[in-house]
Amino acid sequence: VSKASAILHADLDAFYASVEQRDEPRLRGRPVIVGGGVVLAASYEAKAHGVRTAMSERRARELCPSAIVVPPRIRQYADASKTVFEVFRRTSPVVEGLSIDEAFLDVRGMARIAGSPEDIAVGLRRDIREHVGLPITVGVARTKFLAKVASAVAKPDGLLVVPPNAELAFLHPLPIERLWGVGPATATKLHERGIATVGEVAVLAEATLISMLGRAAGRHLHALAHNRDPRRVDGARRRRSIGAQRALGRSSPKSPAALDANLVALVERLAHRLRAARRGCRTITLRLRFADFSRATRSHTLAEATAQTQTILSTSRRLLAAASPTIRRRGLTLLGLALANLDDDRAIQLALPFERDRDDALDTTLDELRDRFGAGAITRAVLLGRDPGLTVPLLPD
DNA sequence: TCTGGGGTCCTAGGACCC
DNA sequence: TCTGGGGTCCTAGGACCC
Repeated sequence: VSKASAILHADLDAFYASVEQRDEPRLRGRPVIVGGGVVLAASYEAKAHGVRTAMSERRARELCPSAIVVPPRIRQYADASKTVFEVFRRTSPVVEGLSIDEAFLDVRGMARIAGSPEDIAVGLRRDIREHVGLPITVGVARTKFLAKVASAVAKPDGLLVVPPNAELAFLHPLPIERLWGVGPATATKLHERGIATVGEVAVLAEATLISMLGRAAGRHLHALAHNRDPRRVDGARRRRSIGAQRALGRSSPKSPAALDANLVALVERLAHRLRAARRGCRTITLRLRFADFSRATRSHTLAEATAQTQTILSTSRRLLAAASPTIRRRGLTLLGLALANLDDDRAIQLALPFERDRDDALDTTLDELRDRFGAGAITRAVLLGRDPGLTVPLLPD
């Protein structure tokens, strides 16, 4: 195991806003807000006026009257992200994407072919600038956690290397809000006890943190404050759920027919994505948000994975019907759907009688599998022969 | 701060099994 | 008969991240 700081956290700066500034020269150097209703992204010129992501557009305009507000162009952002990840994969064989605009890169053992981690980070920033035309910040450290904190500190358009002998000196003066995993709720609990910096967390016993924050969060925070983070960069992570949602506005109550139309649209979109990803789901979760901003979920788990629109739709309709009294009482403002328990590549064997001279025996068997599990749920199929060694891939990929 | 859309992980209680 | 210990899975809610 290398002792060098050899994990990179690469994070595009104000991603959506930077794409807009790249594509439209008149936006460069000016405060840009990407949004419609709420701020999806703000350029650093806008952030300087206090504009933040998720803020209402009205509030953002108050803070920064000179801002130029542009509607989002999701397709362009997805294309830019794809190109960025291609550069990541040319830079290192082990890339773990965290979101559309950030990833960890493991660059251990690459010194002879690519130079030091710092050299690699400098080259990566240059490549992204040249090939994609976007600014990116890179944090370099021995652990994922420190690399992530380093990039946050170095933003925007920066590079920060945390050498192994300077880790605690870097970490302990930081405010707890800088820790990955400390949000408003945890920060409040810590502040109530007069704890403001990572160094002050580090003097607490693990048991104390567990009693304050719960088992997992307490352990996690204790480990991070002492700079223990054994997590490897995982280049083979797969998505665990997919979801979609729609805000409905908060005015009048919605008719059952209108809600059902929304539900159908969500189901169709998700089932399509599921099949495109060649996966199936077992758990269907209906997400609801009400006028007072409280939330609720209703879920159902099927016995077998499916990617069929009809199955997902009828399950979703039952969940929505079961929630209708709550909806009437509290006023629905958001309807969402999440599909989880995405098939963890479980193998299913189906044995059918084989008729010697029928050419379509295999097709019939595959059709039977598709009928039972949904075409999209089948990612791979092999023909198993009775003789050892007779295993023939039927659906490559 | 009156609030979009897409995700991850953890907790706790209950059903159920051996 | 009213009772142990260990485990998995499901459901609902919550915190957090970008």
